Amino acid sequence: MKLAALLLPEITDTPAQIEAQYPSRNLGNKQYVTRFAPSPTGFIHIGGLFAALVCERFAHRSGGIFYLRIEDTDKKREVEGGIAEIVNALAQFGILFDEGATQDGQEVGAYGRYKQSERVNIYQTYAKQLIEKGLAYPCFCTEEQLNDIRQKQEALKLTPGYYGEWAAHRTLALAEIEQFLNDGKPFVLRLKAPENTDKKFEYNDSIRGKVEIVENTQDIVLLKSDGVPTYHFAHAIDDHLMRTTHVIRGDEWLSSLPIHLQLFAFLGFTPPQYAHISPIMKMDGSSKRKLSKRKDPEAAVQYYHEQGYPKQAVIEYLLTLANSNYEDWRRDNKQTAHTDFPFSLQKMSVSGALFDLAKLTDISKNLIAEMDADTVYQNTLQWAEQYDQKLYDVLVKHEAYTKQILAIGRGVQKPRKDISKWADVAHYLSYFYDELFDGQYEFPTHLEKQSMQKMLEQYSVMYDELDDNTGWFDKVKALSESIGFVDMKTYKKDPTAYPGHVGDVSTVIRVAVTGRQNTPDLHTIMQTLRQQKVLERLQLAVSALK
RNA sequence: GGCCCAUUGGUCAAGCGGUUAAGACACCGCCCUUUCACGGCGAUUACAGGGGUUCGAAUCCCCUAUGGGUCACCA
Repeated sequence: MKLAALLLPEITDTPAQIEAQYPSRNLGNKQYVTRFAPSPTGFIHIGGLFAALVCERFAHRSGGIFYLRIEDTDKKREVEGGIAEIVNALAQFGILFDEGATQDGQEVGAYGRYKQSERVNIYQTYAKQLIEKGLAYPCFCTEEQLNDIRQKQEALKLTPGYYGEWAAHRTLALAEIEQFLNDGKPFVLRLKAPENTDKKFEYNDSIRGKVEIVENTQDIVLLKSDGVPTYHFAHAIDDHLMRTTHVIRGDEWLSSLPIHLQLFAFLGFTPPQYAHISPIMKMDGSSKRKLSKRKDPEAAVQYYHEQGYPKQAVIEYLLTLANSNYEDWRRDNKQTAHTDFPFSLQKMSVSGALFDLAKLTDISKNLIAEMDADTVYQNTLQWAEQYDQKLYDVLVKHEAYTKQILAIGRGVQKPRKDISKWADVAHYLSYFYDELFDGQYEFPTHLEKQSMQKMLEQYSVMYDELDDNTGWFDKVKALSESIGFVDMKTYKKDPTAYPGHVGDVSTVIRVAVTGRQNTPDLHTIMQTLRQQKVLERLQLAVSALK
């Protein structure tokens, strides 16, 4: 009693008073409360987005609450404007919070404050109670003393840490403590953990199923020397008061689960249900490792924004990682919003999945293929405004023309899938504008330059934009025949008998006009380009072949 | 190193004691096609290894190997 007053003299509230401010939520027992609890660094990792998505889906599927809590108990991690960045980034992906911190620095909801730095009084109130109960004590050990203890433990091959008989200040007499305090020595508040138990127990994790854990014996720090709580302590108090029903977080937390369960027990709280998500991995050489924010640009959510992946594509991909039956569901429910998917924690994988850019690309291509020209135009415009000024200028200048181009092969039963991200569009469109056409040609290597030249020269004389599709192709065929090239079927029967096939001729024309071997329908492209431009391009290519 | 977790094709993964071991992406081949795509069809490829338990094991148990995580006054 005296010790508690000595250590935390400013605390006058009682836990009971605080409890009264955080009543049970008015929700059914099948409506869940989850939270996303980042540090305000402003940086969102793809794993963070994944976790946020899982939490959000889980809560909202149940008709529950999803809130944002800012874990800013470490000032070193704070970045100016970080909270706004986090809120904005998630909002772009359609992940919206029901309560918590908001981007303008305000907060909504009745269970605040939602920034831990503004809750120090609350943590200390519970800390004081733990001291009174003899479950917490001050530790004045310096960093050197702590290192010293660790070294001795290592020499003896013992588990390192502050616990049991190694916890030097665990048994300090009141007078000694008073002396330290009078000397102005800083202290941390430590938990008085049980000693020497090797009690094991089973915990049923919502994702991983049964896990075996050992009771915590470490006298972990509850309050740092500046009076601010550590993650563990703040977590127990906040998730209790804010009535979180499910704590869904990365599996790097699995090993501190014993501490958290113990804290809930010591504080007399009912613990939430835990679910630990396996990390998203990346191939590094021949081994897997967790995506790293330092080494891997694709770890940052910002990367997908810069590359111009549609947000929905990223969400769809993440959902397939989360619940592997999502893909099947999506196939059967093409028009339905992803929020209608019956998301399940149990279906989440227990081993870390490799991030598969090829799969994301596929999902994204399919998504974009279904959009109409106008939508593609608008999205690209928005993206280019921020990331590709040159493209932006062109898009603005040639709006109608661009939409005409984007409409090629779009809106039909089997649309093309050329674009996987907005950053692809510049390349996709480039040959339609002189400003962007780069004059690089991918001519086939198996044909003589001279013969290609000849083809193009002959074709220049024949081409007429008034030809319809059939007329256009008849000319290509006529040209082929005149130089001994045959139709595809004939050619395939005996490839050695002919110099080439009609496809070769089309390819040469295609490359001359567009620079590339792979483009949408050539006839439509040439009509879009108009006669004069086509002839110009053919001329240009002939010169390039010389 | 201690503790915890994981391990089905190149990748994501179904599977929860009896299956010809799904499906998707990627790759390859064929077909369709006036070219490029799209699409269709098909092929290759997997239960980490070893012991048990069982009539029967990818599924349960043990050991080994490999990978991951964690051991702060960071979250």
